[in-house]
Amino acid sequence: MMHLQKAGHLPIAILGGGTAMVGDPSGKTELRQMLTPGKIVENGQGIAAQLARFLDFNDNRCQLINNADWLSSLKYVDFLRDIGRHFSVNRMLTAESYKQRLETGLSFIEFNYMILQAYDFHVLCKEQRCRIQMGGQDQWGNIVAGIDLIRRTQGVEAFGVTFPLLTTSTGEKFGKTAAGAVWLSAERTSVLDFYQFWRNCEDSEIERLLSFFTFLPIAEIKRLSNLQGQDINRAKEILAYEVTALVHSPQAAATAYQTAISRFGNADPELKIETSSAICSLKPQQSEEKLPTLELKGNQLTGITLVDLFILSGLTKSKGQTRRLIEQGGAYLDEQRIDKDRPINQTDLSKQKIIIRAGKKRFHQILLKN
RNA sequence: GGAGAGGUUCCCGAGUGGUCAAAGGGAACAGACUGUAAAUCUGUCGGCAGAGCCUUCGGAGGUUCAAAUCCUCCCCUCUCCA
Repeated sequence: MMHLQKAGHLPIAILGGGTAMVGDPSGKTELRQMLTPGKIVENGQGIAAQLARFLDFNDNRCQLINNADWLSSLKYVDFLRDIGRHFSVNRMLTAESYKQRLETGLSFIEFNYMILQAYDFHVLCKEQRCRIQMGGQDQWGNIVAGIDLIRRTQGVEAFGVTFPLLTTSTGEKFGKTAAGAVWLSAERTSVLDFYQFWRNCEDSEIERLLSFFTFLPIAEIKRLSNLQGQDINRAKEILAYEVTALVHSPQAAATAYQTAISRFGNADPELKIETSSAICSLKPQQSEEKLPTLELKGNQLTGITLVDLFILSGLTKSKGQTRRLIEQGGAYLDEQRIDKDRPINQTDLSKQKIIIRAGKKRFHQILLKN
């Protein structure tokens, strides 16, 4: 959508306030959990806020519409007569999304989802002259249903664009990390973790990710993703920087970049690899580390152990887990491997800053206040 | 409404009275190797404590010295029939 908007089109973002009441069976193997109306509104507001980061809503350059506006007031019988008659059940059943569900079960409410989404497209085409619908790969059937409906009711040719859903090259769900899912909100995923998520992508993914999530020229993406050996790490830095800049801000991305390289080193300190990314204007200098931080008062630390400290920081979730981490040699205090749990002592307390580490990549710093 | 199958730890999926905190696989985590990659190998993978206890096998009861496993009722899913 950003690409199309940049090219001068007027995107319409649809919030599925109406369709969420029904639930899309596409790509699901089981009945989707029914959401309460309150939750749907809440989710909608969240999504709207996220969209504002990516699309320019000024001067009506983009519209945000909630399909509840027209769906919730539909009259069942009228709808069946006007719209329902254009759909062949026989054909709907051949849709991949339904075929799959025929194995495990498909409720009538979900079966209707396709019709509602088709109707959305029909409404938008009629009232807004919207001609292209975009969506993930699993939306193919729903989009095509809309195209057919429009042809039958309005005699207008409409189009659909789908793109592959994001999975890792092994076909797993994209966006899972050690700490769970990656979120756009800095509240849920710190900027540094967000940056690191992209920085740690697999070699084989780099081209796809750059293409999808950055606005770098395609030729440059091809060149960057063809870098061999260690050089490809530069491509990953660029990816991480660009996406972070887009989602958070260039400043936040720069900070994350510098924190990361002061921790792990820089892939291209001499800037030998050309790029149009703004990352090359950043000095790979050592900067103050902006690690996830916990501020504690001295008295909050007295009497607790290192294990407790790890849990307090959120690096680990239970004592058992922390002990295992220590046993396996993955726990560090100020870069010293911890080989045994022990109480916090005076030496620890005399420092202003303690950095604890779990594994190679997860850090947390504790600032001591008096 | 009738007949049958089933709901197991993050996921898939074994397990039909004790040796089950529950096989196996996946995911995840740690270590080694590396390029903050992949692949591979090793270890871990309910909680608290350290070889003992507590909480788990849809929900609620019951039988038993002892249940994920047996009984009763309920909830949910699937298949076939109406």
